[in-house]
Amino acid sequence: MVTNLQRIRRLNRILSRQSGALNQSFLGRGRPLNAARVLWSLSQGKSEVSDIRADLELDSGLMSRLLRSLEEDGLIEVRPGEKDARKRTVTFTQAGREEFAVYDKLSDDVAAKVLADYDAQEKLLEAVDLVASVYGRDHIEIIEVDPEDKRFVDCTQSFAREVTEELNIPFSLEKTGTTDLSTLRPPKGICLLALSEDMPVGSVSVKAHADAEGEVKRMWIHPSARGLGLSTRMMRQLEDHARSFGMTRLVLDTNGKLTAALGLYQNSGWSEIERYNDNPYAQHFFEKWL
Amino acid sequence: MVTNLQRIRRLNRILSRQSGALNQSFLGRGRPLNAARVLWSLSQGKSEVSDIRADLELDSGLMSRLLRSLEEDGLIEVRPGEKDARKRTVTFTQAGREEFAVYDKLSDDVAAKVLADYDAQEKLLEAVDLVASVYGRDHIEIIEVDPEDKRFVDCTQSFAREVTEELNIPFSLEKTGTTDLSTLRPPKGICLLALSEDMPVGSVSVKAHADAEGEVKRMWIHPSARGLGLSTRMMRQLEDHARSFGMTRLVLDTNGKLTAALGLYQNSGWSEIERYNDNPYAQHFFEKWL
DNA sequence: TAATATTGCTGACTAAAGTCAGAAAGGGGA
DNA sequence: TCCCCTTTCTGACTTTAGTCAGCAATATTA
Repeated sequence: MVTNLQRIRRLNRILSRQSGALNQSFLGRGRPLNAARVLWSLSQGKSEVSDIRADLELDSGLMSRLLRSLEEDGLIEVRPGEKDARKRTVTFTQAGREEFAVYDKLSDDVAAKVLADYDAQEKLLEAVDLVASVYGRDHIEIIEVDPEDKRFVDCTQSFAREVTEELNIPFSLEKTGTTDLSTLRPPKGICLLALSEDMPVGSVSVKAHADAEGEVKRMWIHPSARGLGLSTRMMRQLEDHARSFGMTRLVLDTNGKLTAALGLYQNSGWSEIERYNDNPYAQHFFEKWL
Repeated sequence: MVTNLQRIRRLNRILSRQSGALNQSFLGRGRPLNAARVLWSLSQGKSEVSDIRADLELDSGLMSRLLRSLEEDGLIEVRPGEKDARKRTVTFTQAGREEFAVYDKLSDDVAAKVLADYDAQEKLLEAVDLVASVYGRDHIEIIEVDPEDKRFVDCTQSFAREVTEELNIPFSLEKTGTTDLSTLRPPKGICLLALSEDMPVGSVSVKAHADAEGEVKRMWIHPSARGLGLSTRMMRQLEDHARSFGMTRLVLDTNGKLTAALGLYQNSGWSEIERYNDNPYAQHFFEKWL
């Protein structure tokens, strides 16, 4: 029989061959591997030399020489940092952006090849999401965003769609939603977004109520990222923010079918209270004193 | 919105970071990357130098030197091949096996870490299988095996289990099975097994009938490998074998619920015929003249 | 048996990667 | 201001990686 570990290792082997192929095509572009890696890291939004070095685990001497050769080739510019002149920052030149676009295209081609000639695309993509979320669990970052941030809005809509489809409840954002977005913004409100390699995998927000009270709205976790402890992490962070706003009490409502959510609240200091709104979707109401 | 390509590339990024971490730990063992790769390839059952070279895409000079240094370290032995003395074969020494066991342990640890603290293991493993099969589609090899080969028997049992569970038909291997295994062996029978990185992902066999006729038995494809054209490939190979046995006609039976199988047969030269056995599971009967 | 192919080894390179100590320059606190 | 810290650069290495032409041994085939 094939064991679980063998199944995992089979994937690791297959994917390392594939990323080997990608590296080869990068190399085929005539640039050494590390130079290509620096360009890649740069394209991921990194700009401080120290960041890139940490990311790629490069020696400072090696890094310095790589930057010099990329600079000589006219692909990048290195300047002293604005806040701290010791921390130098790197940016693409126009030529560098163009050169990188070629690498980017190669990566897209590799990705597209996977999907080509395969019928059950959505099933495959769901599997891809799941594997990626589980493998990347330690690198999910939680950031603050504006309630109008497109990614946050997308999460909210996914939440609404799921509630509508899976719970079979016509869920209207307008009805239960927050028309006054300012209650979701500092100094009394906040929206958090969880990102895994730039893909939104979770959201949650605090809406300011009267006095020292806030309401937790629309906790949503991407299906692939459930069971990874992400909601606990987001809630903890949310509570820290609420405390820093001077709030002493948080409330929330939820549906009885969301058993995972119910379990989370019951095990993390929330206690059930009386209904406090007429939201037809909500069946359970909780409070937590901070 | 997150596009399909972005979803795939997210996985690629996460996994290349992971395999980077694995490479680092290999390097941490104090051996250069390529030397570690050779040891790894060796552990995968490769033994001919030319095989390993093709697998790792190494220059013959580089390969030669790597082997020499591993040999000096007492990890491997290189000997002329038995059949062809030009094709040299490499084997681990005892010390080499021990050294490699450490690498192997590292890979297992990395794999085990993925499964740790995750509840929906079977769901994850199914996703892992699917992604691995699709990504590795171009590297599935089909080999001949004996009907008593454990891997082949496993496939047959998976087939029986699926028929029983999913079609809700009590499927007994004894009833419809082949008690005389010699009819599944050359010179008139054959069993084929599809392997993806050593994991069985498909099976099919020809059972010798009287005269110049054979019956195709128990075509099974691992759920993760369906839709990749594997059954077509296996059938083509099977027909080639049957022809070489001097057979002029193949028959097979199948269940009506296996629509994919029905479609395959209808589109590849098979025509439906009258029932030729009393197998309760079978609803459709086909023949193909070779 | 002679011509031709295959396989791997060797030598002689060039390029890239990785290491380390020390210098230079900026930042920040006493 | 002085002292100590952080960050990056530089020079002077060593080690790996990768390339290529030519050679030697063995197989294959006419």
